[in-house]
Amino acid sequence: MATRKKNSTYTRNENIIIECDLTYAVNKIGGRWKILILSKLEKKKMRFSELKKEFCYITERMLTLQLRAMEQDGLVKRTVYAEVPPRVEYELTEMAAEFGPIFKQLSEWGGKHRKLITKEAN
Amino acid sequence: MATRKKNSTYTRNENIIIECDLTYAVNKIGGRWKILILSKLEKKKMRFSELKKEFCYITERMLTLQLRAMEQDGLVKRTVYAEVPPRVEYELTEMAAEFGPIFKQLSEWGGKHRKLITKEAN
DNA sequence: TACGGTACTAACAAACATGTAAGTAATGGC
DNA sequence: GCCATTACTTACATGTTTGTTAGTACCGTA
Repeated sequence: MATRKKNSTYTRNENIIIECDLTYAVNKIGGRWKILILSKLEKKKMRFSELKKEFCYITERMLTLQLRAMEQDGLVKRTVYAEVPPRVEYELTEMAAEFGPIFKQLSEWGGKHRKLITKEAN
Repeated sequence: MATRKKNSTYTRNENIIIECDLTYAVNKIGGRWKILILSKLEKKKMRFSELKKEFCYITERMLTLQLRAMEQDGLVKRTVYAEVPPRVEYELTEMAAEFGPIFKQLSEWGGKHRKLITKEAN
């Protein structure tokens, strides 16, 4: 996520992945916290501190890293207000907003099958 | 994928992820090669050797690992025929087949935005 | 008896992702 | 001057995933 590209096969394979539309898309949302953040921002624009409060189990470092990566990928827009103390707001780009219905279906899939498995376990 | 569960925060966070329907679903298809394999098996049942030929850049080890993980997760069904040399066939379960339309949409998203980005780069 | 084909497995190494802990800058309020 | 607040950054430690290489079992065929 931060530093990248060094060895050969690993990177070569990454390129293969990026050449496929499907895996390209999945890679964009592949970080541990990205989807959670995206689906939160779907509802409303949020400050860094709000996100921090919302996801109290994510460290600041991770929050920053994932937000930055998503900014780079054009999924979130970051707005800095020149105030002290600083204020920074994050919101989805249109590109990311298009994930909305997909997330919903994934969530439905998860809900359906998670319940089945939990039931089987009992 | 192979060995798991050791440290505390990492695992605790994993549990948080699994409690959310959305991230639960995404986690199931999160391995580097899982989606590619799934979308191939979507078309037809395949032998191990066929998959190996199809994905010549994936090592046997990785292919095995990802297939096994998906078998555990109920995404693929593995059938062993008691022959020599051995024959093993993999096919999607219903559960995995339900990903079909979602994959299609993800792929469309990827196609759309990958083109935009490529264009911008020129 | 050596060889080929299939579907693996084991031991090891490298790369990558995540988490921990502490520190920074700027400024308004006390 | 000292502290609090916000949004980070840095250095380090740990954990996980992926890739490399070699080896296994089985039996039919040459």
